[in-house]
Amino acid sequence: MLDKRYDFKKIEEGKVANWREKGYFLAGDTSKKPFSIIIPPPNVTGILHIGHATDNTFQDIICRYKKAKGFDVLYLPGVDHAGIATQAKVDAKLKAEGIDRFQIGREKYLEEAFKWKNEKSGIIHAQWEKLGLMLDYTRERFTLDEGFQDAVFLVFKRLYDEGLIYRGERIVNYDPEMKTALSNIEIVYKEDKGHFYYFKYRFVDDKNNYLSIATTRPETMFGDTCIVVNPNDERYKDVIGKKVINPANNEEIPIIADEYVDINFGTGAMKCTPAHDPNDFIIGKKYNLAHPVIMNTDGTMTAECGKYSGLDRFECREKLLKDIESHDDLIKIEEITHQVGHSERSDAVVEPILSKQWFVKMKPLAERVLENQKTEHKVKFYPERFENVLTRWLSDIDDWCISRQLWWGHRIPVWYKKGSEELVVSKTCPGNTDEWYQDEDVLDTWFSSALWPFATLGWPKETPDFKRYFPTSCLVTGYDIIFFWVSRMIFQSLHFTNQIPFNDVVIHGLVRDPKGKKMSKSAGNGVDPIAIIDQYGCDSLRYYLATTAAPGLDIKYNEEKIASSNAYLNKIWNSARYVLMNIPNDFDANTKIDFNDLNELDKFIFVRLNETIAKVTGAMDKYEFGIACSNLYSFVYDDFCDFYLEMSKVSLSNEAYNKNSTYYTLITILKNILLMIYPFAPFISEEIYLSLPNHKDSIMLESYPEVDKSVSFDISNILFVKETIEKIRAYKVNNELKPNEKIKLFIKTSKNIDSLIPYIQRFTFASSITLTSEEVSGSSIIIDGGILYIQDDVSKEEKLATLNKQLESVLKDIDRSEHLLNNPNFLNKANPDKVKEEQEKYRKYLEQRKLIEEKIKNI
RNA sequence: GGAUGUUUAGCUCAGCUGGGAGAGCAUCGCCUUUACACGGCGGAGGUCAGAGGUUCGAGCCCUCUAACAUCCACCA
Repeated sequence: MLDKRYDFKKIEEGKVANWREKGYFLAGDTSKKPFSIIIPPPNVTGILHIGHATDNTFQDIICRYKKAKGFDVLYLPGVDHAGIATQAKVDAKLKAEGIDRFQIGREKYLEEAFKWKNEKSGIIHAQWEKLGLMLDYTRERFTLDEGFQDAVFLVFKRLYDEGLIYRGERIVNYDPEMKTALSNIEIVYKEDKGHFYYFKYRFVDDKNNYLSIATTRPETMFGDTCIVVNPNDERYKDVIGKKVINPANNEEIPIIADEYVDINFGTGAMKCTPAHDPNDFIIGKKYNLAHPVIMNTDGTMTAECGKYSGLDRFECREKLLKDIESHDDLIKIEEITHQVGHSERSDAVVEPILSKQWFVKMKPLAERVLENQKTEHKVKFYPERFENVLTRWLSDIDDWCISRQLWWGHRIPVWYKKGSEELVVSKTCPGNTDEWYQDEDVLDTWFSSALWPFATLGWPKETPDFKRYFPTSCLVTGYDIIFFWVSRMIFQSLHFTNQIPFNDVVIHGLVRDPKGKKMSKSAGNGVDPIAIIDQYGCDSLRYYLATTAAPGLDIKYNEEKIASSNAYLNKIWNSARYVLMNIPNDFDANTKIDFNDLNELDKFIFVRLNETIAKVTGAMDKYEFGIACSNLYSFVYDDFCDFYLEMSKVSLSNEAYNKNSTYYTLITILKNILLMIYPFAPFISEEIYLSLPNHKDSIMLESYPEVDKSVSFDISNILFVKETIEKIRAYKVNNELKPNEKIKLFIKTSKNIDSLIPYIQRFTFASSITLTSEEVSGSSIIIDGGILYIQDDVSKEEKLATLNKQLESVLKDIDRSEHLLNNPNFLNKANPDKVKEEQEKYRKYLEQRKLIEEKIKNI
């Protein structure tokens, strides 16, 4: 027998381990249709946060649902080495121990990084288990494992051979703290306070006159190669071709004209620094200008900068400003706020620097995706609008910088011959190790993540798993990584497997703090999913996440709702207790009663169950978990607990009813509720399920409820009883009667409800109930299908007030109805069923009005 | 500058193809009743942001406006 209290701690303990050990999480039953979800691999940077919990909960709900629906479900786990993010953490850890990575060298450093990875993935495993995920651990993967090395190499090689990977000298954004290049999307623009510095660039032939040039980054002046003005700018027509003196280094630079310059911005004259600004670089190329690199990748100044060389960029700026000011070449300083690029990982201000990097040529790959999205084989997004986020980004995409000056990751498989331009793409040294050396850089971590859905299944080998589970069925992720990850998986998959990587993409929002702010470590407003589980239970957290997350919309974290999820589960727990307490030990659990032989009330709840199964299944198939849950919720609460269970107390205590019918119904309905709540709350479902008579070893071996088409029954008599009880209860409250006050009840109806009288009796506390075809004295309430007459001790005035209230309500209905029915357009154009329905209602309202008015007269 | 989303009860939010406004929490009244006080019964509380339009009918579709949020692109 179940405990009186729903104790989630006791229930959740050990269940996952048990399921896993019994092999319920294993995929591979080839007698069934395959269904696969590959987990988005969490970074091995630390512990899982509430966002992961959301992701994983959704996936697990889908997997458990599909498994119950008869699929061979593969839910494949894995973790991501997360190049720069992890390296930042490991660097910081070593730094705290007083170690610099360059001291210990690459090999030793990687040992440290792997140690870190093993530790973190251990924690992640424990968290997955706490979240109740049905992961098939026998197939776990890691983005740096051997198979991935093969996949990454093959992809690099093929793209290189096809000319889609190239090495080029371009302006890339550098993270001076991590000392590595970044791709465009790894830059986060933030509004920062800064300054606009105006300098005098004096004319060589007339040192008393000058051009006023503004910049936000004075330190880049060492890289100036010219001044650019717009050829149509009247102010500068005469100075084009002249030379000015760069106040930073006294070099003479020419003034040239190009339409790129905006006449209305700043002074209309712009300094051009080709090696340190993407737009300047383009101009530099156009006019074949020099492109001196004046800053190192660590943010210090190069030898180009004379006495400033070696200084940090910001130190250099301060010193340079003072020096220029002392020459009287500083005009003014304006305070401005502008968008400044920061590194997503280190938060350092990024620096555009010209350098040689490896790139993926994006146009052809992106084009293929865009074309494919126009076909019926496209990747389907839920909600659909996120497809536009993808396609807009792909339609206007720059080449992807894939080389990173890091150690943690896939080393670029390129070997250079010393003293020559020759290079070879190879896993191992192509010749004498004295002559060849490997590229020092590693690949962007997303380069390997992009292969995740197929490389995890064994690609490039044609493994049985790859053949069976690819393309995967569904990807669940947040909208924040559509660019980083989703898009890249799609183009790599189309290019290398000629298939989309997943059929459906389910996009959910981000979990925000109660004020709507993004959760982050620095703000300290994050919530730890494990702490929530410890307080409210995993089932409560899962149910909360599933019901709160409307597709694609952000979730504001709301602890109250987790508590109410817990209360709901407690309700189910107690309804189960009631069922189990009332089923006698000798009841044969194999009893199967034909629908037509059931008590009326039992038929009613089966009809409701059937409707609920249809609604819930429909919503589940569209990943609409909130809708599925709210339908189930109203069935559990309104139909089952509040109504059916209460009524069943009569069925079980009154000889007039078939008790076996009720036993059978109680058990069956409960079981169906468990099966539907199970994907959301697997622990409590399992616990209760195992208390049911005739259960299997686990609820995981059960099938999902199906709609039973043979169930057909007119429930109007039951609804009449329901309304009768509700109306009497309300009557008592409104007339200051105690709930259990005895009344004499007369019911005038043409319905045959003889067999349902005991139910009415018990819940209205009527001392007598009489079915009548005549009018009776006393207070009266008109309901759908009849009139209730109540004889009690309530005064005339109070009765009159009650009646007037009823009359008011009916008059309102009549008004609305007449308005509709007097409208010829409604009659002509509306759905005929609707019209008929309305006419029927109107007739009923008129009848009710007549009756109430008569009552009032009689009083 | 471009795009998207949000605006519904005091608070947090649902509302699927247009057909009498819903939940949780909070609140008010009654109730210890053998599943549950993590409860039951009943009530109060809404110009569905605003303005137009389409429609017999709009929270839902269209247009505009406002506020908030997010993403993309950003000029020295």
